[in-house]
Amino acid sequence: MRDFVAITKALADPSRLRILAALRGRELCVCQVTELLRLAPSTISKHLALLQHAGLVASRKTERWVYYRWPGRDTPMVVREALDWVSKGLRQDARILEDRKQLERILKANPSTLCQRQTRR
Amino acid sequence: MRDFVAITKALADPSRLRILAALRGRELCVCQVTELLRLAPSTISKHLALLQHAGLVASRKTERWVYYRWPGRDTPMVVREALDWVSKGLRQDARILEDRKQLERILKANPSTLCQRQTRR
DNA sequence: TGCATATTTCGCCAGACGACGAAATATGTC
DNA sequence: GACATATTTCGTCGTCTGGCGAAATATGCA
Repeated sequence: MRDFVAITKALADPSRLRILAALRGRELCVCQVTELLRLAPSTISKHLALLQHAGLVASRKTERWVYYRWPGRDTPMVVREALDWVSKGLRQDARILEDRKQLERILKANPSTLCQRQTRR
Repeated sequence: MRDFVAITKALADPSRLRILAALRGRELCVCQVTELLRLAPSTISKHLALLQHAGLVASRKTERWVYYRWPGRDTPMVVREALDWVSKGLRQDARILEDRKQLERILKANPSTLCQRQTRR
């Protein structure tokens, strides 16, 4: 029960849903997610940690950046079904569609440029 | 997005998950749910109202009792998939299995007997 | 080593949430 | 109509949560 509730709690926030939707089919570093949601980096980091704790995302660290992604095939069925349900349920959502457009733009710039911009604020 | 978050928020609480699991395949009146979870009737009522607001349960009123159940076939796909995901994810959960046993006992008594017992507390 | 950058951790605040009991509402019975 | 019963609504309380900025922790580079 505890694990399952951790999952449902992780899903019960619009910012985290947007993050999960954005990570569908690709990995993003923290600064890219930050640029997308336009919240403080510390807030984004907290959301990502919570998602990871629930098993809904995985991460890898490369040089200065930490990339987050959907977990792989070895992850529990409940988690994969949760992710599928979420992405299906939000597929037509206005906000998620906007995010998708924004993402195209963000992915054209390289990560370090984005992060610099954030620090300068 | 708003509707979807209403669903995920409704799922993000162990009591409500237990209620949803208990309602799978049958309807229960408020006093039966109260007997199962052993929380104050007002608390149960609030949980049920929240679930209903999210579209995860439907209700009908008969005489003194209000019965809650899973919504019918005309309900949005997202909701039905949510319910299926939840009941599948909790199928083997220790707490839910205990609840199932308790329910058998509760269903043998008739509702009014249960409710009287609650009022006397 | 020392500085720049990316991310995380910490402490704080305002608002949301789950629990309760008391009071209000609705329905059935005498 | 008066009373009993089932449920909901309301007000309160302590705790949890999402946001922020500041400080701490990597990591890369001069």
